[in-house]
Amino acid sequence: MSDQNVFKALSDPTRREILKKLASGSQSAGELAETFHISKPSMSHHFNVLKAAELVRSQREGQSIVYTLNSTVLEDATRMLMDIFNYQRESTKEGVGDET
Amino acid sequence: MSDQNVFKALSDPTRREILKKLASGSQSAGELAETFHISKPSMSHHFNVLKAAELVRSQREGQSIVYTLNSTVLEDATRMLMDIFNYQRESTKEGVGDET
DNA sequence: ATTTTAATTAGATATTTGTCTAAATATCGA
DNA sequence: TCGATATTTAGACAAATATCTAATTAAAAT
Repeated sequence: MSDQNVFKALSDPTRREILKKLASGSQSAGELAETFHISKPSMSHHFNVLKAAELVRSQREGQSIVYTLNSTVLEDATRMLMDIFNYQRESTKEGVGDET
Repeated sequence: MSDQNVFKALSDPTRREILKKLASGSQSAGELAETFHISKPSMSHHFNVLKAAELVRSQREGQSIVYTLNSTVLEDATRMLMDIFNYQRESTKEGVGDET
């Protein structure tokens, strides 16, 4: 949703790991849970945070629920961080806008 | 210090704003505090978090303490986020390295 | 229909976080 | 040295967060 949600979501190491796993292919909640040493409800909580931030999407596939990375939102967040230190380079120009 | 500290530090909107301000030039604690509607001790707390993450450095100048952006750490964090979604593009190759 | 498998929701709890006011520290200038 | 200015530390507190166990929902298989 908001930028704030995205950065909060990215601030947890478990969630960053989840995103990394999803970057190499979609996985079910159970598959993801297997590689972490925390309970499934806790994983579920992390999935909710990631969904709220729209960093992942979910779809049911039979008994499983499959999570997919939404790279766009992750790229946007990355760009926002880049924008912070780009201020310096851009400081010689007039505006700091984004008119391409 | 750790990556974790950096991402936690970046998860707060006030701290991201502080970094933005510092990107266009170093500023004293007081100057920074003026533009935010929170108390100076609260600002001080944010400075501590940013320092712990090594996102900023501080040096005393007379009565003031001047904060400076450490762009390197910010760039590293940005790269780490990029690495997450780069897994996909790089997945056809052997490694996920950064040999330009 | 019952049982099994997969995942979530509910509810509790300890920790962390962001904020505040009050007090302390440090520098400067008269 | 005294007073003013700049910032931090101390201590408190409410809200948010990460985790857990137990219970619930949903689909599949028998």
